[in-house]
Amino acid sequence: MKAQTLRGFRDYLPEEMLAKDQMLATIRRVFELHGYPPLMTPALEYASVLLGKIGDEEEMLLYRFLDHGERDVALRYDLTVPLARVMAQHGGLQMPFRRYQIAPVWRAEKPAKGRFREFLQCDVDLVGVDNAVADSEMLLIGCFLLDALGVTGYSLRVGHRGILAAMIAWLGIEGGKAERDFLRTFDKLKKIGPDRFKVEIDRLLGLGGEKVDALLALAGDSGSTSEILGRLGEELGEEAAEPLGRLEEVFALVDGAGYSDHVKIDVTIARGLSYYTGIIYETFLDDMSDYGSVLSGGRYDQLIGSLSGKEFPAIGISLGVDRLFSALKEMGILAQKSSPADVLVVQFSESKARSSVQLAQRLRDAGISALLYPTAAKLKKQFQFANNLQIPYTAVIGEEEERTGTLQLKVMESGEQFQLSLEDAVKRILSGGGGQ
RNA sequence: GUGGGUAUAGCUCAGCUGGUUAGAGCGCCUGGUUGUGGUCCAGGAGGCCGAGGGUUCGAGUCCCUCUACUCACCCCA
Repeated sequence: MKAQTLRGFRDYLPEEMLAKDQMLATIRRVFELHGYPPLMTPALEYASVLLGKIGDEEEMLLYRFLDHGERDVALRYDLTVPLARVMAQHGGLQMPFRRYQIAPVWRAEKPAKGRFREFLQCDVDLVGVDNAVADSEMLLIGCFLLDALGVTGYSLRVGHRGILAAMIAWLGIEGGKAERDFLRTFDKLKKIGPDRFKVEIDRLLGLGGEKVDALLALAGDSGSTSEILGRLGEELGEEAAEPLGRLEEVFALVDGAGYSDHVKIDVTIARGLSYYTGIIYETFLDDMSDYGSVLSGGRYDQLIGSLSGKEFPAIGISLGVDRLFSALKEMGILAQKSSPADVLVVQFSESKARSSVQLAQRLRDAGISALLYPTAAKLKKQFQFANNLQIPYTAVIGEEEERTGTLQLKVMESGEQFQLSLEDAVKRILSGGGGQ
């Protein structure tokens, strides 16, 4: 046996999990602050539930096998299809239905940097409403979330599938493949620049000249949001009127909530997934543009209906938990700790074990995370342990302390040491910011 | 999926055109200091050189296969 994880799968060691769990706690808090409850669904689904709702390419990415009862099963590859299954399977759900779900998903694709075969996906969705209030709620959750995580420089770029459809008509593009090629290339415009865009669009679709120049001018982001929307309306005409009107409403609501600085229109946002039908958005970090979108989603009014047979307009956000985590780590806005403990209770000698165990328990009773060193190792070793794990305090009960009913509390960072009663030590730790 | 790169100690890496017992820094362990960490000093442990096969008198070094990682494209989270 060789100790080895499968390709594309990985371990998350305690130091990383401590920081990641803290980030996830913030994410959950933000969702619940918006009134969204959690949902949990099985990792395994009938393959028939997952198949057919996704493209042929995605079918190749399924981990699929026969279980012991010869059932054709597969690991979920996203959280949207399970949501749709839940909507179809459980009657009597209060509408509009909201939920968030943070759970691993599996895709058997080739791993790359920041891309794994098992990864944590985080989705928040609102089902049953198709209007500007619902659209803006998603954008506001995204902004609120990044603010809560301590991110300052970010922009949520908002587009609309209806505008893209109008552009396709305006350009005279016809056929499914041509449309997909256009969307994929247009989506990359910001990344590859206008020159390479022209080359690509000419190669794929044979488009060039004035029409493409006009398109590039139309896709520009100069001017205010309403100016941009007006420009699009004039050029694209009646076909784009409804989506543009929706965006105008959405931007007004976002502005009213005080988040207009972070939300910008960007008609080049296309999104890879084909099931989007309305507003779509991606989020980029100012200082970490090479990370790509960390938070994205859109409106998909047909998908759930196609699975459940009932009409379910829906809108959602997917969060790239691992990608966002890496970015936050690189930006240095995640707490770096190696242990959840506030205090290391040092075991002075084996004869003091009773006092040490008792002390650790009392500290925990007071709400302080206390770690007891499990052996009466040399004091040097125990203090070094606290140092390496960045535990802020150590507490020792030796001969003197046992006799007087006190303890030695040491502040590791400064090296200061005090002989205190338990009560005073608790107060000191809690006021020192190391508590909770 | 296509094309390139990498794989040597826990970590980051040296190891020249194949040539004795494979090195460094950091980390780890022990001691200097049997009531105290971060600094310093001394000593020590730890490697079938990713796995398997081949060429050779001889392979960490060259060739092939596999596995894993990585960069670009593709696609996404």
